[in-house]
Amino acid sequence: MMCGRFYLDVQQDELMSYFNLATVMQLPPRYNIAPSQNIAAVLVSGRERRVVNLRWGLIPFWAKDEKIGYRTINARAETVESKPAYRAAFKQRRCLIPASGFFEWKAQKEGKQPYCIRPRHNALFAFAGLYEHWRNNKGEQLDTGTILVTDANAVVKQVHDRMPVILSPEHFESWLDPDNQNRSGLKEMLKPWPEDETDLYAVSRKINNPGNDNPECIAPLSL
DNA sequence: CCAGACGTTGTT
DNA sequence: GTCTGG
DNA sequence: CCAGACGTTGTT
DNA sequence: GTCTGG
Repeated sequence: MMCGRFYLDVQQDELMSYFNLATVMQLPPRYNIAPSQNIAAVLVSGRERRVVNLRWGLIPFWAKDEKIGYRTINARAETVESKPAYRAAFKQRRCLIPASGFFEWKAQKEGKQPYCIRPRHNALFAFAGLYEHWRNNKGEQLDTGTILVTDANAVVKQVHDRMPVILSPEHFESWLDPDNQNRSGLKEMLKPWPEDETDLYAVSRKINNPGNDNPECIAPLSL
């Protein structure tokens, strides 16, 4: 696991205030967002901060077919700058992906136990992401994205050794600014989220099936 | 030069 | 599109 | 990430 | 075992 499943259940006004947005649609609550599905992303387009939909799984602009997107749901923060699939997006097309929490699976003798990870005080996580525009052979455009991953903090390490890169609001503007070419400054932001701002609890295996999209997916499980 | 990859994690 | 391997 | 498919031809 | 679909 790394970051292959998350959820987003947020009110319009919370989303607007956390990301300093002028306007945004109320998003339907989603409890089991899986790769290849649409994810909401905050990005700067024409000097304006807005929310768009991206298909989760970044397809590089040069890709001949879209199947590469099944293997590009995450980008390693340590190498994202130089990987052919990501470096152009890292320079020009950075985004933030709002999440109420994310899921990781712990491998055990009895099988894999899913856990939900949530922010302790904030309403939301803001995952560091990249996006890309791709055209198929019919000329139709598809906007896709990926979530950066890094080492797990001490709390998440109980279940897995990697986790999404989560940015704090002080970094939003400089991460989103397409003109920001300060590569060392950008990489400096890609550190594990503080463990004392991280809560973790076991959830039902209902989360395993991407077809299950309801509050039972995030309900605490008593083990 | 051309051909082929371009991604992550976990498991063997 | 661009890099690596042959 | 997990779940589910993974093959061909011919007939309905 | 590995790929595709969600």
